[in-house]
Amino acid sequence: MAATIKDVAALAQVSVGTVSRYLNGYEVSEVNKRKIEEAVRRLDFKLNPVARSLKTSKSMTVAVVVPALANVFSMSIIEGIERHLDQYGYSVIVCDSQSDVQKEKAKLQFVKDKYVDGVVIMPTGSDGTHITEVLGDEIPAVLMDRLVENAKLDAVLVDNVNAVYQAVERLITLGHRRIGMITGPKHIYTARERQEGYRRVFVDYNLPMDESLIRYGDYTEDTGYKLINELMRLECPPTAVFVANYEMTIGAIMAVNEAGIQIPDQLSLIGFDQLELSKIIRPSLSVVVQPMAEIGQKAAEMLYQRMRGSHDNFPQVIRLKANFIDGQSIKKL
Amino acid sequence: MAATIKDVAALAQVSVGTVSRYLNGYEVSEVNKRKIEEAVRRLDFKLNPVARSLKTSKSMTVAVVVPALANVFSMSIIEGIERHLDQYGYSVIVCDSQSDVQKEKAKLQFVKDKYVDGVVIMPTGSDGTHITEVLGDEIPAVLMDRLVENAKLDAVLVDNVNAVYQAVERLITLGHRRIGMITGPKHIYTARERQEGYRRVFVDYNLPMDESLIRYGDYTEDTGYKLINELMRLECPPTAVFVANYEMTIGAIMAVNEAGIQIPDQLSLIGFDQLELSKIIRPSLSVVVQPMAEIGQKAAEMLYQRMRGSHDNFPQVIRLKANFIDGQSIKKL
DNA sequence: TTGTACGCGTTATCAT
DNA sequence: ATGATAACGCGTACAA
Repeated sequence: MAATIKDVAALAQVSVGTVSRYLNGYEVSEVNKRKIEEAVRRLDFKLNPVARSLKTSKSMTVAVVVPALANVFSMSIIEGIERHLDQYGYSVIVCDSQSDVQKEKAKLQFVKDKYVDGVVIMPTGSDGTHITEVLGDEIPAVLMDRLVENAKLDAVLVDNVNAVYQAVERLITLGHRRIGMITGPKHIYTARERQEGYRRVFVDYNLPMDESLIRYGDYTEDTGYKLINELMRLECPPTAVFVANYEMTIGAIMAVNEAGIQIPDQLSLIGFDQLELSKIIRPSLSVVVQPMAEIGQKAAEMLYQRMRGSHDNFPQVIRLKANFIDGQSIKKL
Repeated sequence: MAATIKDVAALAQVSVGTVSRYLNGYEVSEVNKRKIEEAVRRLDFKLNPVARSLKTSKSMTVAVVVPALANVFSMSIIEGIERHLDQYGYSVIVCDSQSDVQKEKAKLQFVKDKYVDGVVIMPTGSDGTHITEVLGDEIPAVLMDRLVENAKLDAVLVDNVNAVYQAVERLITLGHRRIGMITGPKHIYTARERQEGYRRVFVDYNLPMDESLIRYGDYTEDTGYKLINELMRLECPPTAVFVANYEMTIGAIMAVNEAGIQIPDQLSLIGFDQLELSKIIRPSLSVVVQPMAEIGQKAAEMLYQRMRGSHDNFPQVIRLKANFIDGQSIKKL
């Protein structure tokens, strides 16, 4: 149905080789160029990307693999990636690993078999063996948000340590000492980092740290809800709590509302991600916000360079700053 | 590098035809089957989907085009689509039309040129001429959320009329008469529908409708903020307001918080979308929630049928029910 | 610069 | 049931 390069050649009365060369930006005589252009126009000819892929082993497609699609973090990043790569003619295919390493590996294999030119991945586990195992080093990959062990890869991360540091330090300077933290699983990179930020404040201020105030959730709404209740039911509950991701922040707020705990009078609270929250909740919530669109944009840019063949200072790790937004959910003691 | 079907044939000592047939599920003698399986295993052979696409003119890829990626509505739908189509071996590429009809058309052309097998689209305008113009009828498309004029297409929609009806009716039965509505642009399908639901309640209850209480925003946070302020500054402000999309609901809540308006004592409020809201806001917000994942799932299912060649009752329009979740943000007068 | 011809990895047709 | 072989549409040596 659709016109092929042969039809163009026939109509333009030149060889397919000439047409192909013209199409790929090589030098062609002025007359032939004109004839080809005319033929292309008249036939409404479009290169068949599939046939081209078969020859070149390039698909002009990249894959993005995330633990979950339906959350603002993933989608903001994906939006950033799509927008950036769009200008280069790449399309992006999305993959949901559902926080399952096996599924993640399967998805990687799947997109590799589809000949994607690159992949950006937000790994679901702390080990990255399967990533290089599947992808090899023919097809470039960049990590985002989380670093993994056993895999040398480019990455764009957020400076979680200092983001959390800033937030907790604020609490300290306001006089808080019993500061609870609800963080993620120990095997998740960002969770470890966020916890380290917390710890470092206490070290730097030479204050004792009460391990019982640190609770490990699994980044879900449920555990946020559950763990803040645990903390508040302690004989000596914390005067402030820092919650280290968005979903758990939602859960914590629900629990606080239900229990009728007054913020910030009875408890100072700092949440994570999504500035929207700080705006619609009363009192406005203090939060640590990550530069999501920028993560996507940077990851796309790095991947693009790699796909173009650059090997400059590999592996490269970019760290983006997060911002602490001061709301009215924390109080001076 | 990677093993081809030829290598398998050679190692198994059969013809490529036999291998291909075996791979595609046709009958093959028991002995050959065994030999092929053995060879496949030893060579770690994988079918090359690009070569297959070249032959079959199918890419096992679908595109989803939305006005914006980074919002809960789009991503929930996309997640539903990805999850559903994953089982059939399809991958989904995402496109952001940035609420721009021109860009939407460009994206459609782009994915068509990439030989996607189908596209699901959440149209950004009320006209759909460009959709069929670009896609023709060779490549199936299904609309979601919004219907368009001048394009006969399958669609999966939400019953906005009755969803809004339910919400406004609730306000009526609680004694409200001056009910404000903040809705979307008149040219957007869902906005018109939601407005119709509002209107219908007044008709059915034989009550007079005050047009000045209907305000048209553009589905952004900003206009939600602005318009609710306009309403509340009326000489005779409404006793209740219904906000007809998520972003505007956020804006409205911000305005209400800033102005110190007591909910529900001074104003009853009903929002739209994302149940999360109703959970973390105090008092809990009454909202109309759309079945987002289901929209994606249904759209994917319809598209899949069409891609398989079914033409049953085309164009088919599915309407999903939205739910009204009662919170504590509305009061009996 | 241009044309020819082969190959990329499959599927499908046609004999056998 | 199986084997040989011609497509699918393009890129690219190679020769001219």
